[in-house]
Amino acid sequence: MEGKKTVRAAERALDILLCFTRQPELSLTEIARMTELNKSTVYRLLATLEEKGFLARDAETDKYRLGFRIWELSAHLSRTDDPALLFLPEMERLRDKIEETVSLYVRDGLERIRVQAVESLQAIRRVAPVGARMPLSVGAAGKVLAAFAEPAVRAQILADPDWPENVDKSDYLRQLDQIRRDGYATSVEEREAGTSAVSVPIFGRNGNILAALAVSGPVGRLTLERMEEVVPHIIEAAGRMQKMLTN
Amino acid sequence: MEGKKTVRAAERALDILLCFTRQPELSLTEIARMTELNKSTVYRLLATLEEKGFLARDAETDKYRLGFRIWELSAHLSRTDDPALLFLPEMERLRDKIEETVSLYVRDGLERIRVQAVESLQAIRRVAPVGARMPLSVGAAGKVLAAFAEPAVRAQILADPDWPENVDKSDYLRQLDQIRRDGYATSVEEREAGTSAVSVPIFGRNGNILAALAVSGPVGRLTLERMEEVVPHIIEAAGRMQKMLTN
DNA sequence: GAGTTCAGTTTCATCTGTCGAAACCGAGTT
DNA sequence: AACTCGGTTTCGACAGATGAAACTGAACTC
Repeated sequence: MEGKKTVRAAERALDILLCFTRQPELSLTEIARMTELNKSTVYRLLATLEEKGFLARDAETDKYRLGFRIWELSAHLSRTDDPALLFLPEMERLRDKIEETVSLYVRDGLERIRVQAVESLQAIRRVAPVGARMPLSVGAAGKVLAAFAEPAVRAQILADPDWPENVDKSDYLRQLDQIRRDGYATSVEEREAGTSAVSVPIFGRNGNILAALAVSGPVGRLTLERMEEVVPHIIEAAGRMQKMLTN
Repeated sequence: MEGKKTVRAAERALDILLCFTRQPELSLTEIARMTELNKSTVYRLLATLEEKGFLARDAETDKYRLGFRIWELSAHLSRTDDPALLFLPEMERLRDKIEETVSLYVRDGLERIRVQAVESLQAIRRVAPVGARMPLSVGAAGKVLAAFAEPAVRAQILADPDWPENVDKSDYLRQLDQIRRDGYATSVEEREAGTSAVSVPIFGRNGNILAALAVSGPVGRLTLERMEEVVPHIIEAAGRMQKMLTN
């Protein structure tokens, strides 16, 4: 059931670009290893990608990073294609059902960033500024993003020199295993006192994780029992979002 | 002389992607025309790009749009590569020098979107929510984005059925000509009563416009004379930003 | 309903542009 | 000096990309 008529050279170039969803900086040889392509093949494709501005070389490390063309293109994702906006209605629906704040996170290197949020309408609510950066080491969404990341990334996360001392790594790994089995994560006053959260992954068409959807609120309201009730709803919402992406 | 060793097929695939910075939706034949490639070549490259998720077909029109992979990649632009963040320090510097609100816009189809902003610290100031969408027909930044857009886009802008009646097209075109000559645009109570603005373009390495940088404030403070003073500073800031992009 | 047009798709023979092995270079290390 | 390990270049062989042309199928005209 193979793919259609497709151009190998172009395919390989795109594969190289996709490597950068796993690590923000890569050298020629690293890419060659990851893609299992010959060094000279990668060399020429990198030259092409760089010339067109899709990749750029870091002045210091001489490694490659994503270039401004990616930004240029992403700025032209039409409104309905930008997941942060595309998902908005679905997130609002979930917020209205659960009556707690709903956020969407993506991993960026060894951190996560909140790319979209709709806040609960209740007087006491979790506020969630878009654009905020947080660690992967704590919080339901952080754990989801780590749990479903590629093994190489997971290794990197644990090797991070900034790993917080008060989080036990082996316990963390056990949690990630559990999260992979359950398909969702919870946190109670982990990252921030007084708030708890539930989170589930959103996958791309190749099974790689794209984002984490999270519901968060005050521990008083969002109790363990309440979270249990929330799980099916958030999973359902995530499923619908996933479908929107892949058409 | 010319570029290094580069892979033609990959180059062409990337060229096809770049077509979508000009129009959000394109059919096979349109792309073939724009890139001056053979239909069957484009056909195969499109199949490749679609298979990898870089393009997606619109269910209704059957035309191609940018796919979720672009979003995925853009989410992984490292902090220092995302111009909206990369430019922040420079925008703050400008804000501190001029003491008025500084915004960054990109064109999205026939609209513009504010992708970044730092507000003036004065009590009376222009507020500038990030993410807001505005027309290209009025406002300094709108005119800059239109003035330096590709001719095809400009034609589209003028052909827009939603073009506001109270803006005279031939006058608008004359203004755009002037803006191209001057290298900057101004507006006084155009889009919004009580506010005036100055704006300059930021170009990518191939000379195509990427964004518009704008300074805006209350007409009382940001008078015509004051705007004249501002011009060299905003041009200087834009120049520095441009350099950051292309390394 | 025969004829026309146009977008998208497939075929196929041609030949060129891509590929990988291997050599090369230059900077660090031992 | 010998070795290692990135990155770069060379070069001959051949897979694979290419474009002309043919085909399909829908939409439109007369």
